[in-house]
Amino acid sequence: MARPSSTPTSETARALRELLRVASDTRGALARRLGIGTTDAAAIDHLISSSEPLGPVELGHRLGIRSASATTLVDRLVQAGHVRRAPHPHDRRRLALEVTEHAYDEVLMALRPMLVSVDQVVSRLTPEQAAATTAFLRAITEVMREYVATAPTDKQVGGPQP
Amino acid sequence: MARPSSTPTSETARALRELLRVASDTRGALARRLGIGTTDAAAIDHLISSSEPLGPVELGHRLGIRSASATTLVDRLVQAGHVRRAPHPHDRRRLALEVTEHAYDEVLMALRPMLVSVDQVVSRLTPEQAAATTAFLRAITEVMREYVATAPTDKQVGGPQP
DNA sequence: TATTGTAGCTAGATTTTCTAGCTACCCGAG
DNA sequence: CTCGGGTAGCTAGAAAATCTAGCTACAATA
Repeated sequence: MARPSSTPTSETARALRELLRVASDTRGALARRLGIGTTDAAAIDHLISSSEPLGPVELGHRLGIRSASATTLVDRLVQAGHVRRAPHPHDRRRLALEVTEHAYDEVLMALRPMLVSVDQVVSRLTPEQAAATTAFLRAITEVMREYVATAPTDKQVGGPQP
Repeated sequence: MARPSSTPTSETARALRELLRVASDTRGALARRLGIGTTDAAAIDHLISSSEPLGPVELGHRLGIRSASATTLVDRLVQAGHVRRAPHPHDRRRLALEVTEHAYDEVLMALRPMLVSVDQVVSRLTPEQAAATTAFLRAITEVMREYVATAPTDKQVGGPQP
């Protein structure tokens, strides 16, 4: 994300902020490689990495878009052959969106050059360094998850008070 | 980005991929906190962290949008008071976009909760761990920078051949 | 000087998201 | 059981963002 050049606490924090800014750009890069929009790429990303099945509404919630937009988004993804609408096992209101195998392979192919390089960098770590780095990454992930979760759902920044 | 659940090379790589996926979501979270669109937030992010002055065209290039869209984007940012159009010192065709102090402070305020938490996590590292982690982050940043740079500029994924 | 390439802008079309409102469905209180 | 509140998903029409195409002004160079 943004790297405020003031408050330069430490080298590590600075390196991390730089990484986060570039990391945010990788989603757009993936989208361009797949030839789809950034929201669509983010959607597939969420669907692939989610532990629980997602429906259009919940997916839209995680993407920060409205229910109606999520329906259109899923329409797009289905028509492009990236996603299937499957019924939810317990709740007949819901859908369980599934990423097609073809789309999954496409994502993997588009990411491969980065994943290969990442593995090379990781392989150069000693076991001790790897352990410390993994713990660090997980802690930072938790921090950012919290940050994302506490962002306002709606565009109510300076909302008026009754 | 996406976390392919196959090819589980290492714990560290897995943690990193999880981080990258969440990191991509932070830009949207920042945008919602600022009450602007994701492209606008990405633009301000780039303007703040760029070492050299950017004009609309170059900014649009980094965001993966067209020159015309960049002009409209800058119009939006200027009207919202986030950005100023300043003349380029040497080239009279160009503009040097400047983030206003107010917008800069807004970004800093919106990011503060995350930055504080990040600093706390960083402060728990030993000097050796910090050094190794910093080197790791920089290497990964370079990998991702390369990935973003080599993404197709246009939407030419399966383009037909003459 | 004439030519070629680039930065920025405008007009109009296209794509994406939003607001508003609908039906079908789940679940807990009476 | 059934009634009412809440949720999931969809549709229609409006609003917003981006795109294509083409323009002028300027810079670099033959």
